[in-house]
Amino acid sequence: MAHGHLDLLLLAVLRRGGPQHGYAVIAGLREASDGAFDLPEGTVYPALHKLERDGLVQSEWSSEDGRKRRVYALTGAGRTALVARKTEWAMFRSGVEAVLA
Amino acid sequence: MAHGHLDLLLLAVLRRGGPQHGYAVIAGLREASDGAFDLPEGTVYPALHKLERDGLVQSEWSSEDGRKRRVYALTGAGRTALVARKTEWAMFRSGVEAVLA
DNA sequence: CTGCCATACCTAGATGATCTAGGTATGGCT
DNA sequence: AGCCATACCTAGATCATCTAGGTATGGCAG
Repeated sequence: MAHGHLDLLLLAVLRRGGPQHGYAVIAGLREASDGAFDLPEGTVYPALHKLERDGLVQSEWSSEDGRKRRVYALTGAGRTALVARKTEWAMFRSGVEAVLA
Repeated sequence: MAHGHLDLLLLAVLRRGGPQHGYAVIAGLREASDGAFDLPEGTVYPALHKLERDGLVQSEWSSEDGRKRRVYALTGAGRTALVARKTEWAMFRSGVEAVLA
């Protein structure tokens, strides 16, 4: 579904919406993309974990409302990576468009 | 490198350039994309075989110039599939753009 | 006050696409 | 005669993503 651009999408959603928990990331992605990206939790949670291992996001358990949630936030490296992924996306996109033209 | 859109790209190159052999498909893709997609043979040949299994392309051995080449051509189903993949690409692309905006 | 649904998190293993890393054969040029 | 570019191929590795489960809890309907 996200075809190799999942990291880009997750980082972008965190940028748009600020720090938020995984379930909200899923909902945010679905809404921002007008339903185009309705990803299963089994896709998103492991991807967030990997972003954290790579230092692009940071997480913290929060208990506001009494509900336990893990809130993710972009790190500096994450912001930098987002810019890089956007550039890669632009090149990918224009490559495809050129072939289709 | 082609991130799940390889079929689209191969079908599009065959559409652009007409029937051609695998090595030419690789070169055509590289040139049409301005170097963005320089795919290894080990990626493209199996992908062409799969397109043929799926009935989207048809191949024939040709021996013009004395050189043995397998020439691939789009089938009717291939043309139809190309239209569908283009639509999927457009949705994918606008989904990503919407999230990035 | 109880049962159920939405929320919220998680992981193991399957799947599938693509790449790596080999291999073969031949035509044309030096 | 030897070498390089062309031209084809496949087995197995790798990696991203999905499937298919699992747990726990807050809030609402009945």
